[in-house]
Amino acid sequence: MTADSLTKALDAAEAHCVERGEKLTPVRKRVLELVLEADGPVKAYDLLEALKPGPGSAKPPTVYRALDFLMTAGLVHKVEALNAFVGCSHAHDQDGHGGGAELFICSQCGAVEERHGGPVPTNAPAGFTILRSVVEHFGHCAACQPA
Amino acid sequence: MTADSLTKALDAAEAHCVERGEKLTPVRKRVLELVLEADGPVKAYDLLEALKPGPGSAKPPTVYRALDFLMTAGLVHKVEALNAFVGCSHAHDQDGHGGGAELFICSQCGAVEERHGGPVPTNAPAGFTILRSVVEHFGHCAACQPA
DNA sequence: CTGAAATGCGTGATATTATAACATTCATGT
DNA sequence: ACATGAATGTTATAATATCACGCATTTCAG
Repeated sequence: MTADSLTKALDAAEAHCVERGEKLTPVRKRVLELVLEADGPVKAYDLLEALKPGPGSAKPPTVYRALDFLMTAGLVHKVEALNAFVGCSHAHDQDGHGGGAELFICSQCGAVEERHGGPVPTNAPAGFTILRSVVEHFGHCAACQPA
Repeated sequence: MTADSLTKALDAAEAHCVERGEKLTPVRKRVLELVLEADGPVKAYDLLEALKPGPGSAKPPTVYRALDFLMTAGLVHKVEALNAFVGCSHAHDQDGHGGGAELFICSQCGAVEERHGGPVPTNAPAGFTILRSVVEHFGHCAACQPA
C-alpha cells in the first residue's frame, strides 16, 4: 500500500465511521493505519509494540479495544486461524452478510485477498440458520507458486 | 453420543490409526474419548482438567500433543474461531480436501454438524492455490430456532 | 542379543493471546 | 458549573499454547 492510498483509505474510514455515528479517534486511526501498512496479517502484540514509542501508554486493552471497534465498523477482519488481523479494503458494514468475508491468504508472502458474496453453503444442515461465517483459505497466491 | 456408539467410534479410530501405521496410545485414546463425549466443542484446558484425577500427570503439552496427533489423523478438528476442538465422526484422512471440513456450530446448544465436499470457492483470486481451508458457520440448528 | 535410533510421554518453565476490573480524562448538553 | 457518557489509561490476571529437557519403551539392523 502506497502512502497516498493509505491516506485515502484512512480518510474513507473516517467518513465511514461518521456515517455510522461513530468516532475514529486517534488511537483507533493509528491502529488502523498500522494494520493497513502491514504486508499481511498482524498480531495484536505487534501492534502494541508499534504503538508505544512513548513509555506509559499502550497496554493490551488499548489495542484490543481499538481492534474491536474497527472490526465492528467493518474496517478490519480477524483471521481466526492465525489470531491475527487484516485491514479491510472495502469498508463495508459487517451486517447483512454474516459478519465475515472470504479470505485468501498466501502463506508465502502474506498477501491477503478478500472476497464477498462467497459460496452459499448449499449443504447446510436442514433448518440451520447461519448468523456468522468464518471462511479462510490458505495457500499460494499467483505470484508465489512453487517452481 | 451413547456409550455404545462411543465404544464403536473408539474402535473405529483405533483401526483407522493402524491403517495409517500409527498408534492410538492410551493418552490419545482417552483424549479422543473426552472430545467425543462432549456435547460440543471442547477447550484444551477442560480436557486437561478431565485428564487429571491423579496428581502429577497431565500438563498442557500432554493434551496438545494428543490433539495434534488426533487432528493429523483426521479424528478431531479444531474450531479456529473458538479455540476449541470437536470430534470428527467420519474418521477420514485429512489429506486431499484441504485439511478442513465445513462445520456448522449451533451457538445455542453447541451441536456441531460436519460436512465435506463443501462449496468450491469459485471466486478465488486468479492463480491462487488452496492448501488448507477453514470454514466455520455459527448460528442456530433446527432444534434451537428462536420462537 | 545388543546398542543405536525413533517415538511417546513427563515435567518445569515460559511465551502468546486476551480480558476483567477499576480509575481517569474529556467532550457535550443543560 | 455540573452531570453524563464515551473513550482511554492502568493494573492485574485469565486463557491458550509452546519450548526444552530427560526418561522409558519400542524397533530393528547388525
